[in-house]
Amino acid sequence: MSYTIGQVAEMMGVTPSTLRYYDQEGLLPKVNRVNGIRVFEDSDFAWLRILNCLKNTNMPIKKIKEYVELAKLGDSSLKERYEIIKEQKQNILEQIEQFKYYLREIEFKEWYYETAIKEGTEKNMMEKMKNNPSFDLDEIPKNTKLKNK
Amino acid sequence: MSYTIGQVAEMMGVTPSTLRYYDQEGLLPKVNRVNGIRVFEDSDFAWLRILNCLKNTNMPIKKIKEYVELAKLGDSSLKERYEIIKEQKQNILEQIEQFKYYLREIEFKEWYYETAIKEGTEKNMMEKMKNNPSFDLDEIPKNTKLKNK
DNA sequence: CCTTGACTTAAAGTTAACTTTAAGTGATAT
DNA sequence: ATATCACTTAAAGTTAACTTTAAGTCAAGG
Repeated sequence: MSYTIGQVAEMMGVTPSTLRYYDQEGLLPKVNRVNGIRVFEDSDFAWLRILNCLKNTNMPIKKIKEYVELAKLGDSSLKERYEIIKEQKQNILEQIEQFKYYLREIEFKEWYYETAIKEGTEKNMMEKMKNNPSFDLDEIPKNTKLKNK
Repeated sequence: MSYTIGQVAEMMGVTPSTLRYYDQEGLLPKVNRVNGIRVFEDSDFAWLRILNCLKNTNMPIKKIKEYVELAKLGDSSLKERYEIIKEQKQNILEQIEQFKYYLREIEFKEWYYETAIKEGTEKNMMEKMKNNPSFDLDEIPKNTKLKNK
């Protein structure tokens, strides 16, 4: 089965322009053409899946390109590609942990507003907050946004 | 206790320029000045914490600003602020779920490389993959990057 | 035959979130 | 007293990741 750029874009939830941009940046190395028109095959979907995964977990386009270039080298780059994947796995794990932390923080704020709304005012919240077990004065967690070099 | 912009920047893991930029964008509404110099007080830290939380969970600066403007209105905006917090909580939950999904995907790729490296080649991986229980041909999950309007 | 719609390119434009620069102020250390 | 920091502003510059535009090709339907 083969697909047009529009169909693939639809499947991935992006626009055809975005896919053309990825192609231009070298992220779609083995997509065929017929009369100049891109024709996506089922065999391209394994790569589209992993591309989607790397992109949606905040790997920059440039780093994804590095990965693509390594893949083009074949077996000799297996180890390097493995390292990139392990690094990205680590990034994902850290991002999940961060988000779980911020979830607790926002749930505290949710409680804050629920309580204030019941009262009709947030004037007395300073007092109330001391009785909430989530109220503590940790440091501000540092911004640890991943840079992927 | 009071702090300079440099100290606060250090605590938050950003540069002083970034904090000045936030101030310019109206994200630091009640920071005092002495001789034109910003003086952060302990009382500012509650807001710095929530700012940090919203920012690091991908709420755009503009949306954070909206939230700040609502907060300035006092009790009359409690409900609207509550809605923003609930919405952001939802975003965080969705982002965690997405990341968990991509974690499974990348762990599959990790297994792929471990196996290929043992073999010294990825030539036979198509065959091997069929025996891995994680190998399935779901749709490509759509990009559901949150826009926060 | 001609219109419609989906595809093509190269190049310019957009947006968010900073970051840098240039010029200046003011307290502290030598 | 002078050099060195850390602070200040306004404005210009940067970067990533698209997005839009303009001009064109091509196959299918009425």
